[in-house]
Amino acid sequence: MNLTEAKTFNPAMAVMSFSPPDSTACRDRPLAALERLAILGRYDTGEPVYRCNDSIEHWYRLVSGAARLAAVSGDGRRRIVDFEFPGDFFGFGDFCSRQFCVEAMVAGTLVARYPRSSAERLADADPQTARNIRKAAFQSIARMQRRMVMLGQTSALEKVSAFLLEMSDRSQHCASSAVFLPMSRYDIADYLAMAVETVSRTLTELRIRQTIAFRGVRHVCICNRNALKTLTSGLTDRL
Amino acid sequence: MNLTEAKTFNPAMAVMSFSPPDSTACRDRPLAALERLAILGRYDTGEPVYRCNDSIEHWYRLVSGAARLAAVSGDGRRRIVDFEFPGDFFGFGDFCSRQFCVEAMVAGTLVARYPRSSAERLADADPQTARNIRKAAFQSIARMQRRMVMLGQTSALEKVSAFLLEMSDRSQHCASSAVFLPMSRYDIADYLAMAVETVSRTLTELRIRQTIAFRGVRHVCICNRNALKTLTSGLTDRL
DNA sequence: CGGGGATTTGATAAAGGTCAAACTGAGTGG
DNA sequence: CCACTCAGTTTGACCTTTATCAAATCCCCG
Repeated sequence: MNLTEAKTFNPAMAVMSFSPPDSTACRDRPLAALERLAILGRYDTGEPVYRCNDSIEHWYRLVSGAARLAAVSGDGRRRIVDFEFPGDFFGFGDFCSRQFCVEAMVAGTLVARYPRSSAERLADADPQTARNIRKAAFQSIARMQRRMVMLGQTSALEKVSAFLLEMSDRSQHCASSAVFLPMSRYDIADYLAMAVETVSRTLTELRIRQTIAFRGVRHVCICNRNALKTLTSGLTDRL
Repeated sequence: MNLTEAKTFNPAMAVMSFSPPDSTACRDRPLAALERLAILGRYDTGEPVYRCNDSIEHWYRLVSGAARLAAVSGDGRRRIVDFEFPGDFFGFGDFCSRQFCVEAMVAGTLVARYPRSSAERLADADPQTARNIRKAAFQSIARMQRRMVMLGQTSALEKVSAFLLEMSDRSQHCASSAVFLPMSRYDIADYLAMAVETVSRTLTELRIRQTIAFRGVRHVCICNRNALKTLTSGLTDRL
């Protein structure tokens, strides 16, 4: 984080996406107590939000931009465990120290972080805060379960189709069929556990079928959403 | 659940494994308030604890035995999203209705269930309960993150090795190298996103290498744990 | 002692990983 | 302003791995 931090926190910006569209209960509380603890940080592309083996100081919520949660093995291979988009809380999964690292994928990514001990104390005192944290954790679980189903897909077409649908759902541009992919093809490959070349080939295949179209390498337009859904074998229909 | 339910709840049995060995803070509280809400159920092999599309009535904790969390697609394929072992909480990931089903894998599996609304109210009133639920949710996240790394493994040997190590870690027989696999080869295949035949072949390969040995189809003995760890490429070393 | 699902083994073919090379596009310096 | 650079992306050829189909074997349970 090489830029100045906004110690004077702007509540409006951070609360903006506190209740994701997929959440069932949409509370109208203007400013959750938890947000008073938030410290906003700004990150450049590739810059780490936290590193592997770091101590557990904070919980996080991505405000704007995008980030990847990844593990790196001794032999250089990388596993991307999750992508974080606006509204996503992360950093819940570790107990002793960070098992993974989190890196921004787009310039100027904004991340709110909540000092863990203060947040825990606040949760003890304020049931609403405790409920918010629970909800954030449950949403994180739901996200990973959907992802598990996606990774379970066996063929490349199925995986990439499921991935595109996921990105479309989690994208901000809900109304449009245009989806911005903030990550590289390598990131997608490590996310789906496939070779980069296969990712590229599969995207080309979908383009030839006119299921998708490109307006730039990272701007994909979903022309035939039903075709994508069919390719995912109905497993993710109701997810 | 075709057997009688223990409405008169036995605290000792349920608290038994409340704090898994991997949890950092091992609280000595003899009976968490949450446990007073628990209703114990007993399930036969294959019997559902809950079904897909069920409403969200409870949270659950597996007390003894084992269960699988699975999704079934229209074309009959099945994805196993998680295995549940003693001490594991589950049922956190859904908001509107159950997206997956949970089925017991061994006869006489015991599951404690906590009425969700009562548990939420209790959490609001008792910070310690709220903390326990948070911890359970965070452990669930940690479990899935480890699994994500495992699913990310590309080769069959890597996946099966990682699986065996996971089962060993989560098994009750911590002292011994003997691991009981409560699930069928089909379950393993659906868990690792591979064909049954490949699972079987890979286990045979590991047996021939004398990395593992069998005392019955579902009783595996890990002869050379380091060999298994090496096969997982160090990705799961510190997980 | 069968019966039938679970497991293992075998043969084959398709899918995807790997290596290699060409292409693209954004940023850099002449 | 344009050539240059280099990482990211795409395409091609080849070959390993694993899914698939088929059949034999095991073993749990009545």
